[in-house]
Amino acid sequence: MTPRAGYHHGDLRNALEQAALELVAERGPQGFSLAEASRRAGVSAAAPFRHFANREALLAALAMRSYEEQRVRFARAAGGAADPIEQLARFASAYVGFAVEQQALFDVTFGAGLVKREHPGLEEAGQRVLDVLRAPAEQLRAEPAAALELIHTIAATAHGFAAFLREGVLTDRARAEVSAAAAARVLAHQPDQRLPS
Amino acid sequence: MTPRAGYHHGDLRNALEQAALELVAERGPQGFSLAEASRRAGVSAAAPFRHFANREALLAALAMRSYEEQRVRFARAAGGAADPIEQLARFASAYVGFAVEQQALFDVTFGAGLVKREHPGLEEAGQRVLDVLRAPAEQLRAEPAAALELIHTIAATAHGFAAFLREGVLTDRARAEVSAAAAARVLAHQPDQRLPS
DNA sequence: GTCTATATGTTGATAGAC
DNA sequence: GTCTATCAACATATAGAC
Repeated sequence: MTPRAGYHHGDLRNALEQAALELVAERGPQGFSLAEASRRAGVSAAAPFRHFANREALLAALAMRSYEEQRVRFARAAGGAADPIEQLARFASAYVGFAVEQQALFDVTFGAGLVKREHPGLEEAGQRVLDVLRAPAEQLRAEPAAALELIHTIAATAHGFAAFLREGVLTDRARAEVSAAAAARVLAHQPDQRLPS
Repeated sequence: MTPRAGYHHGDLRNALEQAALELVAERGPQGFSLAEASRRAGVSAAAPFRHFANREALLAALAMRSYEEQRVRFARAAGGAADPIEQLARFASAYVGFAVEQQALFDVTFGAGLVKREHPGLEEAGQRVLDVLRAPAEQLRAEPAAALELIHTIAATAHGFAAFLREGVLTDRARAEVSAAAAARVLAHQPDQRLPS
């Protein structure tokens, strides 16, 4: 230990991301500050600027981590089922689970006020998460537009349940997971759903 | 006009809320500061503290406005239909419309990192918004638990579409409204939906 | 009762030394 | 790569003018 003054060991970038994540977990995305993260990593307040352009860039790096973690989780969850409807249901349940188990990552992604358009990689990474649903959706909907709408609808429902849990509108995680999965099944089952024009 | 130095006219509280709302509209919920809001209202940086305990309290006041506006809008939207399924569909569509037309109010409510538990009136006001769905939901589901689940599921879906629009995952407002309404119809129609245990 | 003047501590950020 | 300054802007708080 002995956090003596002086240079940081090796991977300050990583140490800063870790400290930032812990801060968000403790105080929420607004409670995070570069200064406090620096303090925890044992460096001066100016050190982070050699690794991140600004405060937002650090948050964006965490958001990238978040999307990657989501992609892996959701792919694993959906992969556990053969039936496409069940794959979508497991995605929805896993989405809610992610928001609860990885609060800090979820908050960074959706509650930190990040402007995704200004971080090119982020928008792309976000879309890649939804690609997990492409295969099952296209098995259930012949028309590409209908498949895309199904993806968006199920993701929106899962996101809503996750956000409501996070906001305190809902409090029972297990029930929210079950409801999200049930909604996904209902939405996926409906055949011949069409978009007006 | 002539924003001379000196006392503020009548309703500084209201003027501050208005300035804050414009700030949020221009820069997002993170870009709002008490100091800047004071500047726009033509008073010193300390003046707000006579009307609001702190920065969060001003945001909470805006969130209260938001919930009230939502309640009125959604009640009017649902009131336009007789069929309970159609009432729920119009709620979902109106929810998305609110997020687009009143971005600042929506952002304050869900993107400002407000801890609702610390503002007693807020949680209650938020629940009251969902009460608009109580009557139609209970027409469609005999069991109270099932009616409540239907309310939460449709609200979650609408919220997800709204959030996705706001985040840039989706870009077409009209399409999102149609999709949210369509999802509501599908979710509401399904009879005999049950909660496990 | 409403606001100003003023003060403190923290933050995001930059420039230049080592 | 990290440091030591240093800066302006901010949230918060108190005392007192009107």
